[in-house]
Amino acid sequence: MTNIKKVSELAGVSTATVSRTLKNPDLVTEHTREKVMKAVKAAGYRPNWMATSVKTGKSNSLVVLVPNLVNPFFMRIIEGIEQAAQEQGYSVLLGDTQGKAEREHEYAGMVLSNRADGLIQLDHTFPFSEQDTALAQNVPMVSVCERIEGSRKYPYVELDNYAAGRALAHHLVAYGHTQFGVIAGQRASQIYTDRLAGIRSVLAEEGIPLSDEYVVGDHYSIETGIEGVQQLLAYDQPPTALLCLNDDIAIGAVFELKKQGLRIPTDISVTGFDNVRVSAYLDPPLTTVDQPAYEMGKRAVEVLIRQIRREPLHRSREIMPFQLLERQSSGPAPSSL
Amino acid sequence: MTNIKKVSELAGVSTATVSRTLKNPDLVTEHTREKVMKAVKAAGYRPNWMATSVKTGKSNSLVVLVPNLVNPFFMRIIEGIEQAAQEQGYSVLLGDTQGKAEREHEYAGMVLSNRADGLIQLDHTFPFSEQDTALAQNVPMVSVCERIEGSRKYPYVELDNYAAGRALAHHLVAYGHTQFGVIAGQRASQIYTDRLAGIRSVLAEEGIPLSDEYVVGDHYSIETGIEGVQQLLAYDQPPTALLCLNDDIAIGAVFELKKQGLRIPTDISVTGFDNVRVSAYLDPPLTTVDQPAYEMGKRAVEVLIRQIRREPLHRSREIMPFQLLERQSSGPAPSSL
DNA sequence: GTTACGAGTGTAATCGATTACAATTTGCTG
DNA sequence: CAGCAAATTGTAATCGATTACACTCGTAAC
Repeated sequence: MTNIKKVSELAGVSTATVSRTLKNPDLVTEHTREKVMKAVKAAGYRPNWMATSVKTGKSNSLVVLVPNLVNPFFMRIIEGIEQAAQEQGYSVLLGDTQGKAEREHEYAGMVLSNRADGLIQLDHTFPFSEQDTALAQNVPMVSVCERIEGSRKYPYVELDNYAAGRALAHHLVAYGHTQFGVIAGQRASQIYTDRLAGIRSVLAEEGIPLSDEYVVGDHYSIETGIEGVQQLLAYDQPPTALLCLNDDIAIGAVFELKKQGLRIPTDISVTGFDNVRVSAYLDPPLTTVDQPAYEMGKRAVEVLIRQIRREPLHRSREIMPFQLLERQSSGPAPSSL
Repeated sequence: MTNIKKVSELAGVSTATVSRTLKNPDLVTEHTREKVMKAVKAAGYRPNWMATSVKTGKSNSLVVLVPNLVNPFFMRIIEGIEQAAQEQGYSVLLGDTQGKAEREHEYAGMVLSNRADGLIQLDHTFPFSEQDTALAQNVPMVSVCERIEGSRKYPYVELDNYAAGRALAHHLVAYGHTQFGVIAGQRASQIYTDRLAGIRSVLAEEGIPLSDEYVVGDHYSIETGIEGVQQLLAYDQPPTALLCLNDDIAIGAVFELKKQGLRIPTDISVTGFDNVRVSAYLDPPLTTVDQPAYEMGKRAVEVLIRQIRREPLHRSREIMPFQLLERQSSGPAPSSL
């Protein structure tokens, strides 16, 4: 391994000068700079990242905690995170938690052992273990899409899920629907709470009931969509408008509805959340809410790096704009005759 | 920051003993071990990862180069990589290259600066820059799905794409198809070459022609599928069997075919490659080839870690089994009357 | 002509660990 | 009980960088 000493000998200067040439070129004469750079090239020298980190106390890495890698919506966020991180000279450590607390603890611990400078959480849990809680007090951390539950408040970047829920509900109410069903994901999350609250608020205003039996499902997956439809269609009064709390669920729902012989949107309207890539190419194309996922990832990195640098935050909540995409999976309520 | 010195003082021992207690407990008495562990707990001590890395010369990290994060097939591989890495005590640095050479160089450089111990390439290019080529000679590296082109041979984990191409072609030939079309992705890759060669070999055996105009597209995306269909349907003799070189392309193709009023599989059969999650829930469900993506990721890590440890490899190619999934997007050729 | 200053470079301390080597203690053998 | 080996612990060198401080030298100011 070529180290700074070898280069300094090759260039006939001290190690300090080599270090300065590379990190602070203004401090050395043009003459020596050339000498050093030539030696660097000749030796194929790269500063040892770890050594630099020990000395400076900064790892220039971020950990990202993701509950599920295969969800394309998360991936779009991570794409934004990766891009922004790279622009700022940070690299991204991937932590696939699979929703398990144990794994979250392990990955979160990376910040405590100086392996990473900060942490982006895509899930809604406080990722540190009991015993690490005290140590984690000053750890730079942001959450995207969700809010981190627990004592201390951390900044977050999210959508106005309440308003998005309202927008979809309004859209369906305007089409004359009066029988609603909801297929949900994990109930513990803020996303669930906010989206459903938005939906309920509109229905309440319109005097449309939504009893608890019409809110089914507890996982953001295609299978949940299928099972949810099976459950809802078994009712005497099946819904004519089906709000799925993400696109994956909607994909499953559409699949199962068609399998059971219903026509979309003639017999039943279906909507999603997130606008994943395929949703525009489904049959029929899915009415959904677009989230600026990529942008949210970038924003999260900005907020995190501010924290790492101990710079003040303008605000601790970043609410991103959404967009209602009216496609062909939703339409007028069937005439009830 | 609590460091090893503080802990050693707290426990009334030397730093060496603390280090030994944590890394090699057998070397210390049970009595001192308890003393030290108590101090570690009390101080909330975690060894500084970077410092350990400097000393040992191992970063215990791997870089993964991905051309595209949003492709769910890649993500499944990365999931496997992540899982296996974590089991072996390695962490994963994510390198989204977006297919750009410049970014590949940058991420590949991480191995040269001791930021990572090895490199997994999901793309087909040799990721180091001209000037780094010499230095990269001994860098542990594996490729998954593709083979790395260039001078030195690196081990790889891949599918038998040739056989998979043959399997799909056979399947369609058995249904009596004689007019074939292919929508492809990047032409430079081994995947393209092998899959197409497999397809061609079967057609040649059957005496079925496949002229170059019937092989269109150059990108693994939904849009390519749409454009490919537009191009192929414009011919006097449009194909009745459409082989898409991955599922994304197939999704676009199915969308556009239906838009143009064709029935699948009655009028035209469509097949994909990869078996991404949604492909089973399309309308109609997609006939495709399943790849054990997760398993391939795990295998790649094994091979890479062997290289890092300078252990001998049993073989430099790992060919994984595939499975032909016959679903409803393919069927008998329309009678040509 | 002396002083002061600043630019450029080198010396050596330092970051937080690991580990070779030395020192000490313990245990066992005859 | 002497003598030697093994077990346990401490001392200090080391990994590969960065950087505070000291030094040299040339130039400007008075």
